[in-house]
Amino acid sequence: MHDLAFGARVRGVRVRLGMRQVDVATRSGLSTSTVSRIERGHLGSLTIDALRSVAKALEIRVDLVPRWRGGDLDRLVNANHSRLAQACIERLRAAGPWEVKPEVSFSIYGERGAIDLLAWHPQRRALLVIELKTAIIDVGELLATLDRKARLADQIGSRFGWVADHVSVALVVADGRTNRRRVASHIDVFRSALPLDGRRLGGWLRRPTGRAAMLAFMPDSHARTLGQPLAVRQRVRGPRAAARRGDPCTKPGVR
DNA sequence: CGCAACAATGTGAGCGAACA
DNA sequence: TGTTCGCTCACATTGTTGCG
Repeated sequence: MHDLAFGARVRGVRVRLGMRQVDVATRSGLSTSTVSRIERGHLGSLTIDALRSVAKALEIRVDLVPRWRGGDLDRLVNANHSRLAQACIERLRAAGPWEVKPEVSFSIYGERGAIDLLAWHPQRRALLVIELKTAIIDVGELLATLDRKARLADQIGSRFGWVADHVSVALVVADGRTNRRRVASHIDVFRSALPLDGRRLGGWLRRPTGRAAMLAFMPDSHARTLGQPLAVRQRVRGPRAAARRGDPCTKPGVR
């Protein structure tokens, strides 16, 4: 929907409800200037949170639907996930005789889903459930999902003839500042569920004895050997910063 | 109520050092 | 070698203020 049309609808609802901009601002916890910007269609300088707050104050529901070149958006997101999976598989195979199955779907007792990577170490009879994340959004849901998959892993693995002595889990996160900060801000929760960190991962993969629960970042250095880095996002530097760093490639005015 | 200028604040990236 | 932490800087967002 066009920004002007969005603003016009907000204004229309507000007038219909007999409210002033200051009333909407009070109810949404924002300033009157923000309400005014929305109604005039100046959405480019506002956050989605601000739009939702104002909409909620007027009992308007806002659905956000990202679209990009038809189906290319899904392919872009999947490409990042696939690179992370490929990097993990390379690391497993470098560590030992791991057999790996990607995207293992399951439907057991009404519980449905898919394990990103299910790995099997035949000599140690170790089953490893790997959850891949290019971005950390909801920590609680993430850990609950991982726990659910670990609980069902025995039955899922038996489909391939893998009868495990023990099931381990690993959360592999794409390395990046944002992901590291998100993990750091919930470090107590993560460490209580996944005590082993990336430093212990290599050793455990070489000698997978006993149950383990790990959280590891997949470093860019490893991912670059497979193509592009796994960074969740790349900052677009403005001309001032680029000039300060002597970057000749950055064109002025491109942000 | 609309608009513009400015200030305050928050967020993320870049970088280097310290640590395991 | 991989991980963590702290600092600085750039940029985005929002509020305040004043004028029409």
